[in-house]
Amino acid sequence: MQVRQRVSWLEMKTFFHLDMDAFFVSVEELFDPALKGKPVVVGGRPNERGVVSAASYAARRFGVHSAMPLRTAHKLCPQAIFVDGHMERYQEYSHKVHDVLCGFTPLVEMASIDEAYLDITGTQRLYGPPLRAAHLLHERISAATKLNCSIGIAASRLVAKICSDQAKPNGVLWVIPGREAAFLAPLDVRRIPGVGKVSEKNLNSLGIRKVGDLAKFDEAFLEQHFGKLGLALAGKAQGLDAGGWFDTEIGAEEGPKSISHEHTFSEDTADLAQIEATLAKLSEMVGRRLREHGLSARTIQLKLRYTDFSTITRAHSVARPTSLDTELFEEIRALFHRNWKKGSTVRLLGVHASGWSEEQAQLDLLDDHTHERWQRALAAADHMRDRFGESAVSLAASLRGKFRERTHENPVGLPGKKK
DNA sequence: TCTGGGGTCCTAGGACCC
DNA sequence: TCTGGGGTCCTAGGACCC
Repeated sequence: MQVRQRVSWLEMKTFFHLDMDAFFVSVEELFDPALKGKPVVVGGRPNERGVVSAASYAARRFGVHSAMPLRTAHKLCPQAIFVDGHMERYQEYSHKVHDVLCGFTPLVEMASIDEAYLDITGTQRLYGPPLRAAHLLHERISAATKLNCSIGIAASRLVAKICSDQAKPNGVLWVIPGREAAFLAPLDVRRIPGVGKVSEKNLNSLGIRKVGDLAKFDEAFLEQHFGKLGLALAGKAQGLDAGGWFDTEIGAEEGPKSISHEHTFSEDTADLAQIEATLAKLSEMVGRRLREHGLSARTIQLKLRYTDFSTITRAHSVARPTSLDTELFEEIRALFHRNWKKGSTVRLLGVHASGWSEEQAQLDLLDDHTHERWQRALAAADHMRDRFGESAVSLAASLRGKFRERTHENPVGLPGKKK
């Protein structure tokens, strides 16, 4: 085996992590330039149940940040402008970003709606050194979207990711190969992807606060205390992708492993009609997405959250995988009635499907005339919804009508037709 | 301050099988 | 008659990410 003493960046793996700055807020500013520079909160009305999806930098100065309850954000910053999210807009701009990236290099992986990894190894002849390449890419993104982004550059995906975070807002940062550990050492362990509130606390209790502290402990010790997470942390403290999610090839895209929808009521309820209408609607939404992906699920899971926030999940695996609204609903309904503490007020309901069958719905459906007819009916319904919107067709319509008359409210709070 | 919604991955116990 | 061991599936819960 040959060991190279000196490896220049020309021969090293080079990754970009590109992250859009305050993405949702910035897109909203494009649609309403009057929002620019002001404290803006995306996620809903200040008195609604819900959390902040994104906050402008002006709002962040008041302590507002994403995942914070909207009511809290309102208290911290009463003058903030609260706007509803528009996922279609963000999706549209995410596609624009993706297009620019794909025109830049073929090895692109969107990690979420507003961030991506690029493998730019070997592009120096085309774009020059990494910093130049990054600035070129930054210009292209800016030209195509009028949005700001930040780019981290490193020899590992992990360090590139941490790097883009440090570069924000609207910056580019390169960690020179070999300097990873030195770059990471002064950062809080919380900056490591995969270390959240709980792990941070556990690490702190051992006196580990900075990545540099972490780097002093050996693998065996960390594994003993933190299991697989500890093993991963040992590598991450050195800036290595080795093992785990970061260790995958860029661009190896796979389908979803699960599909779910859930709904938090604007007011907790024990009304069976409302509960069942909601479960029906959620089942339909899940079924629809299963069919869009051509998938059938073996495992159906109910999520149930009570007023006191206690939450249970109850799953059942069926003999015959399904993507049919009616079958999903019947499973969910049964799970609900088997597990609901009768009379208890419910805060949230969720429907979750997973465990795809290899041999798709087709084989299962062919030997069953009823299923085939259902599938045709659902395909027609999906088509109607495409043309006329979600409210056009609904198996839950009869359940829902009753509730709607009484409360003038959409039972699942979907972005329905505004008056 | 009163806590969304859509995901992924990990842990852990029990059933079941060889 | 004092109790193996590994593999896999199912289920429940929880940490974490955006």
